[in-house]
Amino acid sequence: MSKCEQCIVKQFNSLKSLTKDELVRISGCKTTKTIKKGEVIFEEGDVVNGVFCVKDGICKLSKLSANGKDQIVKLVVKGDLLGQRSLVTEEVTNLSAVALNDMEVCFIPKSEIVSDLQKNSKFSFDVLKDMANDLRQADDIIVNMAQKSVRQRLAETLVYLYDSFGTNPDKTLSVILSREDYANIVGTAVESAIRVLSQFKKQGLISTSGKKIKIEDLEGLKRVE
Amino acid sequence: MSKCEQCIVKQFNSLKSLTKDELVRISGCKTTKTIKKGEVIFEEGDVVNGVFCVKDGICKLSKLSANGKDQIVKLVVKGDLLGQRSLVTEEVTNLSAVALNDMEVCFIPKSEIVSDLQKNSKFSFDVLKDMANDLRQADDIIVNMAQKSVRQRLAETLVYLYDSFGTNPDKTLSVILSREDYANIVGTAVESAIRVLSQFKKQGLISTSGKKIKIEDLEGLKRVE
DNA sequence: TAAAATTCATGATAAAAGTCATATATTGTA
DNA sequence: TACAATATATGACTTTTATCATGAATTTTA
Repeated sequence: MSKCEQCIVKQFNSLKSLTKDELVRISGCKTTKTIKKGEVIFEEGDVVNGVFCVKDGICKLSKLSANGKDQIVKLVVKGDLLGQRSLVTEEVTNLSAVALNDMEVCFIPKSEIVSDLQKNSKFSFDVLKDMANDLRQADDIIVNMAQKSVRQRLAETLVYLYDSFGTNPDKTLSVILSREDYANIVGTAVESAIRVLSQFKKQGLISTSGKKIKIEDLEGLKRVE
Repeated sequence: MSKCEQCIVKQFNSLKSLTKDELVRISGCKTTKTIKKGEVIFEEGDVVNGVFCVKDGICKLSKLSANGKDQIVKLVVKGDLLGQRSLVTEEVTNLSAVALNDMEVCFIPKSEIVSDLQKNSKFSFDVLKDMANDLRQADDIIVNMAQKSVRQRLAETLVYLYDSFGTNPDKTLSVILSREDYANIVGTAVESAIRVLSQFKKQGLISTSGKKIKIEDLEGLKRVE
């Protein structure tokens, strides 16, 4: 099994602040898992007894609303720590995590890592920074949800996906989402998401082929009102 | 000047986890401020070089959206720490804080308290918990914004204000907000907020007299669809 | 206290988004 | 491959929410 000490993925998250010794110990108790596209990592109400270090792939964090729709609140990607909140709270999780493509993750049990949070202040400060950052992003999303149109939110989502995850060789977005996923990120009905994407196509802002979406006019998308 | 060691307000926030010695030191460098209703504590883009311990009063944390409307993302109340994020990030703040009634706060400079965050793991763990909690709440707000109607959001806001801040002797909500504040919490136009409040009045769910709002049927409000 | 300014309230109308129906395309699978 | 299941697409219509206009009530300020 690969060793945390040598894993480059940790450079992207708080685990980089653990000492060599701590990493060796963590490495000894972690479990590596392969998760298939569509598979549930954890569900709302589950006790998540540890944290997942995402070595590859992308998953969505979502919450079921009263009307039965899933709202995606964050995409968790390669390099991210998934389930950080479970380390500091005793509550069950308020979110579900579902893989958007095939993933490879390492699961580190809470019992092993929580002591490091107590002892290694550099580590806990890093986790704190991470969470502060998540919080800022969440605030931004709240404002967007409240004040922007579906068109704007969807345009911004496309730009975000383009900027954050880049494109395949054929210039299509490398993250492949269903129209329902788009609707659930933007917070709208599936039909509305589809309709807006169709508009974008007609305006030459994007082109699509099945689930593949190609950004044709990035600046145009940024200017959507 | 009053001393942090003896201040009961800290029981409600992470400062309770500081040691006696740390509190004495903090007490020596803190500044107590009185802030008038409507006064700005800090604004989006400001460098907030410390944290405010709210001894009395309530303020709103809001963010200006592109269309010029303020979106309120959180109410900060007696006992809360305001500006915790500034302790862990170097960035300017993304939110504005404005007093909703007369406030008394203590300002603790970042330089003095950040070392405690490094040394006192109980304290940093507490801040971490606090932020995890804020994050969970923010996720809930995102889902509400995305999936619920203005009616529902406004009803929930009233219930939240009632549950969290209670009522005056005359049974009116003790937090007094303008219709614009309600609109900015719910994320809607002022006229829409007013209209929905009028509906609630007609339905006997609330009664109003100026800015004072009295909950007449709490269960009814909770049932609003 | 009176005038000015702001906030609250409501109607009329427009725009945005949701819902339902249905058709087509795509994907998964026996 | 053919069939079933699922996802995408679009039209017709309804509901929700925003915008603009205007007047009344309340609050602020001189």
